[in-house]
Parts: sequence; structure tokens; C-alpha cells
Amino acid sequence: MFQLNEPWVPPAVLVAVDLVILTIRGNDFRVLLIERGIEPFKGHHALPGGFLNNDREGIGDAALRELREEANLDGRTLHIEQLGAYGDPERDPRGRVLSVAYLAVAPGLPEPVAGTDASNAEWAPVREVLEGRVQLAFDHRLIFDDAVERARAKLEYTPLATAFCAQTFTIGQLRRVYEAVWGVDLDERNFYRKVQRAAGFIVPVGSARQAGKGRPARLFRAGPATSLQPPLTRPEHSVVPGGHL
Amino acid sequence: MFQLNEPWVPPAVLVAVDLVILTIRGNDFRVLLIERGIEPFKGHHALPGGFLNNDREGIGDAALRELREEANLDGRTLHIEQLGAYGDPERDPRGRVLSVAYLAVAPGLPEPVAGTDASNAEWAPVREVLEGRVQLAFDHRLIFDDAVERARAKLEYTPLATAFCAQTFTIGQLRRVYEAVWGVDLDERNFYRKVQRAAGFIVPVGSARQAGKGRPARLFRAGPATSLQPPLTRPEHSVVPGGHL
DNA sequence: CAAATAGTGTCTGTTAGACACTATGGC
DNA sequence: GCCATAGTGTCTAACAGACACTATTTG
Repeated sequence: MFQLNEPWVPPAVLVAVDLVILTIRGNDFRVLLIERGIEPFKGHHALPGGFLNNDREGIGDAALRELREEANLDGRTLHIEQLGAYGDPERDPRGRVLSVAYLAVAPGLPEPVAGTDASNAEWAPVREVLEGRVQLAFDHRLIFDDAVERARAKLEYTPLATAFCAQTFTIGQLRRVYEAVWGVDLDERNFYRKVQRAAGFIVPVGSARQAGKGRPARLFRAGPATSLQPPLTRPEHSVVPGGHL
Repeated sequence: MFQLNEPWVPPAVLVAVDLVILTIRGNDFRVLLIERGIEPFKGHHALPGGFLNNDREGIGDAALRELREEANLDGRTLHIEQLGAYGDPERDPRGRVLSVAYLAVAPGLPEPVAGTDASNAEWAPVREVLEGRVQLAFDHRLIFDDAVERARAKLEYTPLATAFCAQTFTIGQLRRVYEAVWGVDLDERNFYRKVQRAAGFIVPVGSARQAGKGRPARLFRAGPATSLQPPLTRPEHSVVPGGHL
């Protein structure tokens, strides 16, 4: 089927996609994990994912399909981006599997995880995985760490935070995204003006309001910007990891 | 050989690595391209790359091997990082090939490209490829664009610029890296202090000097920093692309 | 009323960018 | 001497962070 002009034939490899799906629940930064029902790593937690369906399926399409199958989420309404390829020959004890990892960001949803065909899915606190209190299968810890750092960094320079919010949101809700993902407290007043100064980040939607506890807040929706100028910087600039090969 | 607990078997795919090797030659920002000697895309320019050697070779190892085979460069002394996976099912007319792309940065070397086994390798000006005056094979234009944007962005937040320089360098040489990659003119005096203020970016090496045209300059080497605080920002902040699936 | 959140005003220390100026080499 | 590059000083407008203050809701 495959026609190469060389006498030698390159090795064929199985290709999987893995998803790091991040969200905010309550005031917690969370990630979707499934509990593996089969070997290897039976009983461990793992990132949702799976193999390519057939050799006409694109890797991005496979990611969208897994997002739907495992988390019942519609990738067309979500932020999703590729993290990278993880290709250590030993990463899967069953044989050679190259995984392409994706980062997805979902708005905080009330339901746990409805309509999945995975055995057991849950929104685990990101902090518990980072601290090693939840053990992940395969090299998923590596993928997870890269995803968290990517998300934290992108909050600074891009409007990614709005992907954690519903279609409309208040500036207070947006601030709680930053606080949960970065794990810091931000000054409400300075944040308030900073996000409005970044051109195209958020745009007011009508003069609608929304009642909660205190004074009702203005509603906004995501603006057209693809990068934030000026950026919102983390209080202490933590290290940007170099990435993996 | 491969043992899955499922009756269905996932499709196997060929895995390639492609390299975007960037450097500065003279005052020009350049990329290493080879001219294809065989179909498909015979006669077109392409990024150096190739298939995995065998199913025990890691993808990072394959990238280092190609770097050596095609550009005669030693990846252990170079900056190299993964860009991402490119997995469109139609990207190679011969069949299903998933490519993992790498970005490498080499110091400016006097020789063209010695000791390669590629038919015809040359350092093409990045600008000519961006402007479409050089046509690339496969989806290499897509990979190339991502690589250039990645390099431009990383000059802001990381010490990547030092990877374009020799072991020791002057601040003027470092500035010419920024000017070539970003395609802008920077104020020499402000640049001079800005790079020194970023802790761990560059460290003075002896009080050695180096003669050229004007007053001899102090020599520096790369410091231990992995991120620049504060960052060096581009004069006009161009858009950060969202990435591909 | 108190408590809570939203939103505005203002001060202060730092910084980015502009650019005058000095220093030190080759020719 | 002139030219080119290296390196220092300094001004100004903008900005980040701190925080006092007002506004508007629930209970």
C-alpha cells in the first residue's frame, strides 16, 4: 500500500491521542481523569484518550472524537490545542505507541461527567496530581505537567482564561480563573482595570447584570484578541520548562 | 507482537521527524533546506528529516540523528526542542505519515553545510520562505511558519537568543540576533542595559575583549536562566498564533 | 444595620524608550 | 583628524502595585 523509493521499510507505529481537559469547579482547578479498568496500569488514574480509529482519521479529529466519547464535550465550542508528541519507545509496556497530547479547556459545568463510556471519570484537583497524591498511568504525569505549565503561561499572554468561563461572565469570575490556575490571590481592583486595558480581551455585553452576593456586576464576553497587550503577569514568575524531545 | 485487550486493531502509521534548523549568517536569519532529488515533490525545497530507523528509536533520538546526518550538527551542543506533531492524513501523497517536527537553533557557522549526505543543502533566508518565494514540499510551509513564530516568541521570554551565538559573544552580536529574527532595529543603548538587567541571561567572561571596527566590547557567555525576567518585548507585538490540531 | 462584592480615584516607585554624551578602537 | 562601535547618564511619560474610598446588592 505504501510506496517508498527505498528498499528499506520504516517501522510502523501505533498512534494514540491523550487529552488533558482542564476546568474550574467551585474555586478549584481540575482535570478530567479516568480510572483504568484493564491492564496495564489497571486501577491507576489516566488521561482520557485512545488510538486512531482508522488511517484516514486526522489526529486533531481523533482528539475531538475522544473529547466527545470520553467527556461528552463538543470540541467545536471549546478551546483545544496540541501539546506535543510523546514518543518514548518504552512509554507503553504493550509495545510502540506514539501519543499526541492535546490540551482542552472547558467552562465549569455543574454535572460531574455525564454520558461518557469510560468506566469511571472524575474531575480531580490539579493540585493533588501535581503533588503526587494521585498517580497517573504511562507517562501521563509528564504530559499533565506540560499541560498545566502551558495553561498557566498562556493565561499571561493570551485570552485563554475566557475559555474557562461561560459565554458571558463577570470580571470577578474571570479573576477567580486566574487565581485558581495560578494558585495566587490577585488584587481585585487592579485586576479589574488591567483586563479592561488589554485591547480586545473582553467586551461588555449589553448593560446586563447578574445577582450574587454583593453589588451586581457587568457582564462581558470574550473579545477578538488572540494575544494580550499588555500581558497579565504572574506575581512571581515561575520557570518556563524547556520542553521535551 | 503488539498485545491489545481489544479485538479491533488500531491502524499502524509511519512516523517521521522533520527539522527546522535556524541560524544567523551575516546579518540574515536563515533556515536549512534541502532540495529533493526524488518524487514526490522532486525539485522542491524541503525541511531535512526522515523516518524512524527502527521501533526502538525514540523520536528525540531520531531528531538528533537527522541533525547529524543532514546538517552535520551535534545536537548535544545545540538548542533543540519539539515543535509538535503534524498528522493530516493527506500530508504525504505516498500514504499515512505522521511527522514530529523539531526546532533547532545553531550558531552562525562559516561553512555552508559540510559533510551531509543530502543531495543539496543550503541556508535559505527565512524572509524568502515567509514571502513564498521559496516553495516547500508537503506541509513544510506550515511547520516552518510555526517554527519561526516559536523562535520569535521565545526570544522574548527565554534566553534562546544565546543559542544563535558562539560560546562567547558581545552584546552587539546578541542584539543583531534579535534584530535579524524579529526583523526590527533596536536601540543599542537600551538593549545594552536591558539584557544585563535580566538576571542570569548573560554573564561576563573574564575581562576579555574582541576587536572589530570600533571600541572593543566585553565578552559574555550564556547564563543559567531559563526564562527572562523582565522579558525583552518586541516593538510591535505581533499575533501569537493559536497553533494547529 | 453588617457583610460582601463591584467599581473608581490616587499615590508612589519603577520602568521603557528616547537620546545626549563619553570612551576606545581602526583608518 | 574621522568614523564606528561600546558603554553611561538622564529625562519623561507610562505603568504596576498598594490601598482609600464609593456604590449596590443580600440578609
